[in-house]
Amino acid sequence: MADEIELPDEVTLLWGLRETVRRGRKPSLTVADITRAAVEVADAEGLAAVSMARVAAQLGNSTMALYRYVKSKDELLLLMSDAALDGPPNLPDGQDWRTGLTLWAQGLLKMLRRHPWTAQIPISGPPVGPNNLWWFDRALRALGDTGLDEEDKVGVVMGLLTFVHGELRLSTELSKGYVENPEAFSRQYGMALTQVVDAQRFPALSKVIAAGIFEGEVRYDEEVEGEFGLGLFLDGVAAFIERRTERQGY
Amino acid sequence: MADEIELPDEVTLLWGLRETVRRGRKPSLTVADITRAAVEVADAEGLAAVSMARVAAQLGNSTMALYRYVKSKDELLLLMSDAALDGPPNLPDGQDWRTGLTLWAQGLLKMLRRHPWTAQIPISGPPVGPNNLWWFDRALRALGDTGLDEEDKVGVVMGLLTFVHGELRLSTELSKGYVENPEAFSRQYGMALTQVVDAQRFPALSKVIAAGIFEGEVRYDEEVEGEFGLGLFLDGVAAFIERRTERQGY
DNA sequence: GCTCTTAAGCGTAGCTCGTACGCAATTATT
DNA sequence: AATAATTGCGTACGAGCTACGCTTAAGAGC
Repeated sequence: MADEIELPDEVTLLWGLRETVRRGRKPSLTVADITRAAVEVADAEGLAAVSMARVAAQLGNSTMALYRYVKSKDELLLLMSDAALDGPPNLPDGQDWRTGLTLWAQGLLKMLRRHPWTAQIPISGPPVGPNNLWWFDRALRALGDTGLDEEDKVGVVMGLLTFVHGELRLSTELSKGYVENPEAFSRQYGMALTQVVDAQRFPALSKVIAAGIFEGEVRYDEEVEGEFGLGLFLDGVAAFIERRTERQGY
Repeated sequence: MADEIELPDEVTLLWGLRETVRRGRKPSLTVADITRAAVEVADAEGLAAVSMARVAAQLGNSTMALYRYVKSKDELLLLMSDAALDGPPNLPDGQDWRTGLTLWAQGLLKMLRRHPWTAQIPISGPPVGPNNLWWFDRALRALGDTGLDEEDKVGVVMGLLTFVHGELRLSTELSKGYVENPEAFSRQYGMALTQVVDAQRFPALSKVIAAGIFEGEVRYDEEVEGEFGLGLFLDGVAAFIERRTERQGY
């Protein structure tokens, strides 16, 4: 009935709800084609390589043809950021919340690391893309039997998302330099720090450096690094759930 | 003695260690001037407005003059990202670790929110800028009397940094749309979700929507939103410290 | 003080990008 | 067949980064 409420532009775009037409020349592309091509380019050559011309070339079309399907490059970026979450990991249901959320966060991180450029796309609004909402739903589902009310669940999931995005921004981008040249990376970094950090201004930091944390094998192992912080956060969630359910005599 | 080890480019840049010269025309600018001007532009008009020409105009110089001080725009962005952390909040010493870290994270977030464009600058390597290291040091210092070893401290601080960066990326960018038009934001968003989310594919999410979490007053109050996740994380740190110190018979 | 060396200031120009506009080609409707 | 609607795309413009090289200014050596 109330179908006539006009949805925002981004929503109709992301859900493929743009009106289908009758008359005129047949489209030779689809929005999905363009998105896929753009993702391919970004995966292979980085987000900086994604220009309208480059994407069009990937598809064998001219640059301007794309603008019949997408209003601007920003729209294309929006599509890409939802497309990056494609492919359902299909987490096993029926776990306790902690393993559920751990698998969820790890799966999300793994997926996003396959498309590291997502961290560079500016966020333009709350999540509305189907894949984004799909992931959101799965996280909420993992919290299903915790006794938290809906608002708290959203808070927890938002916190997890916050963490995952931070992880993506920091570790992934950092480790880019690391995997290219691990030895030079850690050795040079340690050296540079010792040269520049003096114990007067940076007492705590220079203690860390003295302990040799930054020399030798810097463990920028993405897995390990992510686990640690994630574990801390989930410990916090556990404490929170306990507090909440106690108070409610659960 | 071992002063002769060549520091990486970025380090000499960020610490102002580029060789001072004798002969030739006197420089009319400094790297600091340029950085300050660029930050002004970004604060006032956003990162997109920061072009070499715009910054030069801000300083009353020509575009190409800047390239005598900075090798590329990327170098300028690097300088900006360290400059954004300027101004010591000078956290009170001698607190327990939890209030110390809470103040630290809140102070960092507050500072970064005054320069929201930092989230859009791609990270090119581990932190080496003086201000970055200064903040790092303060966080480590707050963990001084917890009995954690240096490696664990670094892990905790990295986790906090991860969280803060995620917070900056998600909430800050999101709330941009919100403060511009709060009512349209929440109302439209809730509406769009109800139109598009069906209970079959998104069972948990549609329960949340049904509970009215996204309608009405969406509480994108930055303070509150940040506190919640941060509190969860710190709860986790507390549990971690307890575990560690128990095991070591502390 | 004169000359030489070195470095700063900057105009020009080339390349890449995003995209507005308009015309030609193509297809469904009448 | 004629018409209307749409897609494909060539051209063009403005903005951005920056390589190059010339001009200008300031210290160094005599």
